[in-house]
Amino acid sequence: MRIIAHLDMDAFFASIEERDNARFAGRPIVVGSDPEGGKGRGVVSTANYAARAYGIRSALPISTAWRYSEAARKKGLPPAVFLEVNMRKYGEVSERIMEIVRAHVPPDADGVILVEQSSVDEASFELSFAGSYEKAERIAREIKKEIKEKERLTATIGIGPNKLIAKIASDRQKPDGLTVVSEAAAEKFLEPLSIRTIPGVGPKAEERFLEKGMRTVRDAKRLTKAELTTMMGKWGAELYEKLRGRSDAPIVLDSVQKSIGEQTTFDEDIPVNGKLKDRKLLEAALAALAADVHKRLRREIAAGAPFKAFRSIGITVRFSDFTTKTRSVTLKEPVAASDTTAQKTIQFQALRLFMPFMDRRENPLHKAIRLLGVKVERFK
DNA sequence: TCTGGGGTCCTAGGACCC
DNA sequence: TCTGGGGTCCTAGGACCC
Repeated sequence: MRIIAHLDMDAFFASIEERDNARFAGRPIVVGSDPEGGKGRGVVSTANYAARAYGIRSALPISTAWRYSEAARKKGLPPAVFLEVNMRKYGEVSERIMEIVRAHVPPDADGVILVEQSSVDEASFELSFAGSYEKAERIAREIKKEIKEKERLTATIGIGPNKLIAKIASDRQKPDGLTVVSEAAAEKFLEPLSIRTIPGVGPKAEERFLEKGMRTVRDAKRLTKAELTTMMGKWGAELYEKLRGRSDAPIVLDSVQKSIGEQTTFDEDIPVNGKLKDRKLLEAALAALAADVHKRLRREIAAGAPFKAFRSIGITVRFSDFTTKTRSVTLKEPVAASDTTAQKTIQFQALRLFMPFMDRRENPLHKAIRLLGVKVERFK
């Protein structure tokens, strides 16, 4: 019998900040980009539950979050505390939590501990060795307890016959929850849920189901495998199985990174008007991104990444109207990150790819630029 | 409401080769 | 004079996830 668990930390970034700043205890906390008094351009990364009561949630524009907080303040409620993302700290906490999980999962026949970290605050892992859902549930409770004791943070765990059900189950009762869905119960468990709860079904796919008058998994199950394939492409056949609670996706250990990139959104869009000052600003931003990407690449390699060179360089350009263009080039020969000229190569190619956007060729309307990005890929 | 930053995967068309 | 088929590589765009 296969038993899989999925762990999801509750309001992870916000909970860590709340834990580390006693003076914020009980306050609404919003971790994200700088709200700049309501003029900031970023989004909310994580809001704690007190902030969610104000309607503030992940991915909400930070300016909107600021307004919600102000509205609450005017009603005599405590305003939200806005904090910047401290990824280094969250990464360290994440590593300790993953170690707690790993300590509860014995190695398989090949000596491998089957824990798949899917993001900084989530992991799927094997509990088949437990032999029963009751035993699996006890192990999950121990993991939650240990995280609470050692890190003073709460986690929600879902248990099911595969990664799909475990993940969806972990989303049902939050925070500090534990949901078990047996293989026998899986199909009925999914039926009343929105089609959007299936990982991989996003806003666009949801829209296409809604056009057919289908909102729930139960509705979507009326489609044949062939109809789903016509609708979704290659993925349709897999979705057909998922709608029925079936998935044989294995637990995979950390996969090799395929690209490293950095992007930056300007505080104000940079005009493209031929003025030297703005041109210099854009070129400097690109050069800084190239340098940062190179630095990160070298750091990854130093930390043991299984590659040492890249072959492809790409840029992203987002205009004031949010339209986004990408350009990339693949070189004949890989460039070793340790080459003295590697950083210059990234910078030179990024600039070369960007040039046409500064004039009529790629930017006939001279739209102002909101964001620039640089990345390297095709590692060797 | 006005939209970050870090990624992965898939698709489609064109070039090129046999 | 009316133009195959398949495979691989590259580029651009888009959907999706946290």
